[in-house]
Amino acid sequence: MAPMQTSPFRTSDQRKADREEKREAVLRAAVRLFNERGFHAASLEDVAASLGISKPTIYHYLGNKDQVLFECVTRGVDQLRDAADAAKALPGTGLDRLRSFLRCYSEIIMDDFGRCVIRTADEALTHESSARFRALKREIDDAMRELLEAGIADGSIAPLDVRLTSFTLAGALNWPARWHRADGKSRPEDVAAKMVDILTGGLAPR
Amino acid sequence: MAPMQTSPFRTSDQRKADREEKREAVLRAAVRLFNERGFHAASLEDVAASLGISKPTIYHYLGNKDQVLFECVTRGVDQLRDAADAAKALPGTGLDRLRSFLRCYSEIIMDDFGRCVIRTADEALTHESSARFRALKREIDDAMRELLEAGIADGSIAPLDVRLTSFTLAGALNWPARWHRADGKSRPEDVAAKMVDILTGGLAPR
DNA sequence: TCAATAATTTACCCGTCAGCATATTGCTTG
DNA sequence: CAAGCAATATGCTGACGGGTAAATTATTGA
Repeated sequence: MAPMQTSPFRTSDQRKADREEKREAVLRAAVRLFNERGFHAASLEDVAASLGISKPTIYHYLGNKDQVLFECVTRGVDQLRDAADAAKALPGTGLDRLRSFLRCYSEIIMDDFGRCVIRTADEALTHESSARFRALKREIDDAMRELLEAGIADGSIAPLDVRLTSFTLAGALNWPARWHRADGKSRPEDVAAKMVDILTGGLAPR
Repeated sequence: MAPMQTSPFRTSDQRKADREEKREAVLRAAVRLFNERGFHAASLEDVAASLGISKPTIYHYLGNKDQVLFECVTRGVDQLRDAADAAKALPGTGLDRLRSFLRCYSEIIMDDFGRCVIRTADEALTHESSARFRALKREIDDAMRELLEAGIADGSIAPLDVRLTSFTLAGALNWPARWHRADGKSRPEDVAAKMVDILTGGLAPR
């Protein structure tokens, strides 16, 4: 049962929650610094300093630098996968579902963990992590291709080269990871919506 | 006057040409390794080893690592600027000129120096070089916007948000710097042509 | 109250790499 | 042929960052 009043003595699951919260804070601080300065330029000491703790504490919660980065990109890819699953379950034409996915995709890429997925070069990770990372990204690409193929099948999308179209769309939507600033004036939803309109509609006047 | 037969003794401008050739070889080796392993992972010693020379020779021809990288990206940006100038001088509608530029742009990005422009994060360079690099990239973006505006003015392109459209197109065409392999089966010209068709035409069936 | 365990720090080791100071070779020119 | 300069190599160093062991402090549970 819950204590009547807040006590300075934590129960065992409060302690577990505390630990999780700290772990989360470390991860958040890490991904912010990785994105801001680049993985190599951001030392674990910098990350620790940004939280007012010391380097070994990071090792305590997350392990070595490779594991920290891998967890960051995994978070990002998970968000993208969720978006793909949600889009697949939507009603409407294949094009409708694809557009919905692309908008979510783009917004995730402008967020901390999504940005990290794009800004992280494979070479930054160890051989094993890099292979797992590529596999995860491959899943997202497969989902994008599935959505494209569904649209082509129901006639809402032209019969394009699926592989290349997928790369083209992803490339365009990934780019904000490099130029978009969270503190800027353009809101992620607006950017996402406009980009998707440009990509699906083309440049020609109607 | 030119020597009657090839002699082991070089004239002074032969020597100058030799030097230029070596400088060029070093730069080429550097950009290849930077692209393959990433700037940080590629040490100057690796670059030297790939040519069978020693590290100080690189300093002799190109200066410190920052200068080497800056020269690589400058080469790439120069190619892009030339392509923009050439496209502007072409006949046809604004859309025609833009499409021509986009195809060239894309092919350059699949080449050594162009790839390096995209794969090089600003943080890799010193403060000064980074600022100059951003200025150079800004020129290319301006050229892209000019071409877009010309197309909008003559009615061959819909009245879109120029800034965002420019980013969208560039993002899509930059992405092959990350996935395209020079030794693969898809030829850069084909990839470029198809991507430009997708981008200008959109996804809808006609 | 005391032992056990978790959280966190301090201090250190080790490898790597950019950059340089110094040799050495060999071509070129007066 | 001598003097000098260009090209290249060897070897050093100083900084920095990842990673860890051991010491310290807080927290729980018996």
